Parts: sequence; C-alpha cells; structure tokens
Amino acid sequence: MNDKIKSNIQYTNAAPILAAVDCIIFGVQENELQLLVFKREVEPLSGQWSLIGDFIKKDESVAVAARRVLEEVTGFNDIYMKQLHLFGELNRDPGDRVLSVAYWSLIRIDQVHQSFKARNHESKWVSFNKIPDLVLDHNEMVNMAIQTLREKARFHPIGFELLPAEFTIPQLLMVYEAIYNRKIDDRNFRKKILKSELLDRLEKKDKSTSKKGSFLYKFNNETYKKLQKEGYYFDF
Amino acid sequence: MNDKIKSNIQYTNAAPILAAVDCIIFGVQENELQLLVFKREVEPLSGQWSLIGDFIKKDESVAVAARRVLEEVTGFNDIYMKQLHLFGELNRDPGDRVLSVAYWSLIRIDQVHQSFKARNHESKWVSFNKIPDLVLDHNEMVNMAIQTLREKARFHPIGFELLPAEFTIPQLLMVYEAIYNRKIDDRNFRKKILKSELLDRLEKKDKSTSKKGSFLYKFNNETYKKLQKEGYYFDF
DNA sequence: TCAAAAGTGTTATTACTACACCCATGT
DNA sequence: ACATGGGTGTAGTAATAACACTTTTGA
Repeated sequence: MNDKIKSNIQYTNAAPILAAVDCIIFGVQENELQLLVFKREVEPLSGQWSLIGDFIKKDESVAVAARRVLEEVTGFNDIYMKQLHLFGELNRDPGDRVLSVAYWSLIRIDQVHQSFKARNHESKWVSFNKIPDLVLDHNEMVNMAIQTLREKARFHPIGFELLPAEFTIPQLLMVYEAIYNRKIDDRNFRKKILKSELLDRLEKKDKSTSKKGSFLYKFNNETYKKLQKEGYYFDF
Repeated sequence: MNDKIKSNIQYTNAAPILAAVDCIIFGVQENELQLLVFKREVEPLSGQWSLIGDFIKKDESVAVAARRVLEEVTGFNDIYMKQLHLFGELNRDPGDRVLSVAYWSLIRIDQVHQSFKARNHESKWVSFNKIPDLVLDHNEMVNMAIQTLREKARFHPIGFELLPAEFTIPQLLMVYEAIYNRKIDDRNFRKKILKSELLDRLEKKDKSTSKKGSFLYKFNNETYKKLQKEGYYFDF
C-alpha cells in the first residue's frame, strides 16, 4: 500500500482544499497549566498571538506534519501528542478556505527548561486562565484541548507526560492540581497512586525542593498495561 | 467573519488536498451493536463493502458535509453524531491523496425500522463482531469508533441515543449490554439509573415484549445538565 | 395453569473523604 | 533550635457487587 499513489486524479468531482495542522502545547510551570503561544508570522493577522502551525504538504501524512511542526519548535520528537479535532468551518481563516487539524501535546518540565525561543519563533508561555486573544478559531481549539486534557487525565495516567522520567510524588500532585486547578488531598492522593502500583520507588531522593528530600519514582508501564487490560481506570 | 473569503489564494506555498467525510453508523438490533455498511459505488474498489462517505465541497463546512452524508442515507437530520478522527496517511486511498474525517453516529431503533435501502444506496447492518473487510482504512475507523463509543458511553448518557424517546428499562439495559458486549446485573443497573433521577417514569407501559408490560421512561435532560454541572458522571 | 418477562432488597466488601501530627535535614 | 517541606493513619460514609424470589398477565 506504500507506493500506490497515482499521479492522475481519479476523483474528478472533488475539489481539493488547503489543510493545516495547529499544535496546542501544554506544560506545567509555577504550579499552573501553561500554554505555549507564538507570534504569527504570515499574513493575514501577522504579529498577533497564535498557535504554531503549518500547512500539510502533499507528500506527508497528517501525523508526520504534526510531528514536524512540534519538533521544529521544540527540538524533541518523542513528545506526547494526540489529535484533537478537525476544524472545518467555512470562513474560519480569512486568508482562504483552510481545514485545520489541531493536535495537543504535553511537554515535560525538564524539556521546557531548554529555551524554546532559540528555535526560530517568537513565543511565550501563558497561564491557562490568562490566555490572550489568539488568531482565527485558535481560542476555541485551546478550550477544547483543555477540556479534552482534563477528561483524558481523569482516566489515563498522562500526568506523567508533564514530568521528567524520574519525579517525586509532590511534583506529580502539583501537576494534577495544575490540570484541574484545584487542591487535591495529599494523603489520599498518595494512598491511591501507591496502591495502584503504577509507581516504582527509586533509591534516590530529590533534594532540590526540601531539606529532607523526596523519594524519586518512575512510572511502571508494565503495571499500567496490565491494569488497562483488566479494565482499571485511573481517577483523580 | 461570515463573508470574508477572498477569491485569490493568499497562502501561496500551500498545496490543496482532497478531503472527504466517512460516517460510522451504529445501531442496536437483536441485542447486538450493529454497523451499517454500504456497497462502494466509485472506482477504485467499487462494489466492495465500505462506510458511506463523500468529498467535502469547497463551499460547505466539514460539519455540514458530515450531516449531508448522514441525512442522505437516513433521511434524518437530528441524529447523534460526533467527529471521531482525521485519517491522513499518505497512501490510505489508492485513488488519490485524500484526507478523510470520520464521524460516528447513533441511530435509534425506531428510526432504523424505516427502510434505509430505499434511500439511494445498497446497504446492510452487520454485527460489530462480524464486520466484513471494508475498503481502505475503514476497518481501522470502525475499531476506533467502537472504542470511542465505549469510552463515551461510560461517562455520558448516550445509550438513550440508541432508543426511541420513550423506552423501558429492560431496553436500556439491553443497549448497554450490546455496547459493552457483556451481561450487566439487572437489579444494580435499575437501582443506579433510578437513583440518578435521569429517568422520568411515564404512566404508560410497553406491552410489546411481555405480558406483564414494562413501564416507559423518558430521559430527563434537565437533571442531566444539573448533574453535569456538579461533576457527576455516569458509569456503567 | 403455566410460561415469560418485569420488578424488587439485603448484605458484605470496597473505595472514598475528611482530617492533624511527626519526621528529617540544612541552615 | 527552628523552619521547611515530606511523609504517615484512622474512622465514618458512600458506592459497589453479588445474589434469588415474587408478580403479572396473556395464551
């Protein structure tokens, strides 16, 4: 199936349409869920805040296009990324009829620290509750993404995607508090997450945030797969 | 924003691509989740089983295109329908480079009884566990849709979308058993659904399936909205 | 009268919530 | 010695799962 494309268009009644990807990039910093926004570089609306995106090339798949855009700005190609929705209102883009498929992604705190601004685009992190006006329907995309992130986080262990591979329980708690924007009971959180056996405790401690130091854990993907098969779901 | 389209293409670097919608139509019949499949009418692969779909027109939104396709085959325009995913692998369609956005929909049993075959296409219902080989990546679409349906049904009361406005509890139970393909305890199901106050009992009974007759209920959308605000979720 | 589906309650177990104090350590 | 964040346990409440018999009525 990989080299079957014919050069002549067989579907003669159909009209081709421009198609783009836009990336919603989330991170957690300063105890808050944050969004990475960019200065738009093309007309119309050049200079306004925007999601990062690009047109899909004729010879690349949608998934590859999304990865390409994300990798171009972050430098990473192993980032958690999910398709959100295809936005296809007729006049969503005053520049032309353009379909846009939005992807949302979660960036790890340690990766965040490498400076993104070095990479080709003017950008900044903004708190999810102070998102500026963005071009086109990008605010709508972001709102849908936040809702999807919250739904997903409730039953799938994606909080880990926002942390380095080795993390502490207080860090993980902070991520969930940031995602849901509410306090979560410390002791109950611990009990629940440790009982699930989704975390393996390491022999090391992270002493960067306290004198006592906090044990480092890593996510146990084998347990996760096993629990998933049994119909377990993760609920915070 | 509604009449801003310019006739000249401003995005000069971008290549337009064909875009289509495909509809995954679910119903419940004979205690099983069923899928409506169609004989494909265009080359290539004409005559093989397929989802129903069409190209998106240059002057219609994606959502309108999906409604149009669904209404053309069913005659109904108030059917529950959600966007599933944009499928965009390079060579997913041997006829050309085509993006396809899949939608899934739930058809009510009473609507199903109006004969679809009268409406322009050769079609049949197939049980979800005996789905034939479909053209292109349509089997992949269906599998993703079943999974999404199950996830959605677990926390959103969409079982009702597969039933007439007035239904009995045994019917509703049957729908959930069909979606999850497993037995659900009768008494616990009743207790849970009645305690939620999502159902209003009518003074009528449906005597079509038993001599005793079973009370008819309807879904209380006001209670649902109220519960939703309070963070309630529906879990079977 | 009997077959077929509708309807009903209890108990044991498990999960959840709310809540306050001690621990370890670097300064 | 003290300030800071890390770590722990219990008890009351609510939700869940497992389980079997009676009711109604048309044929």
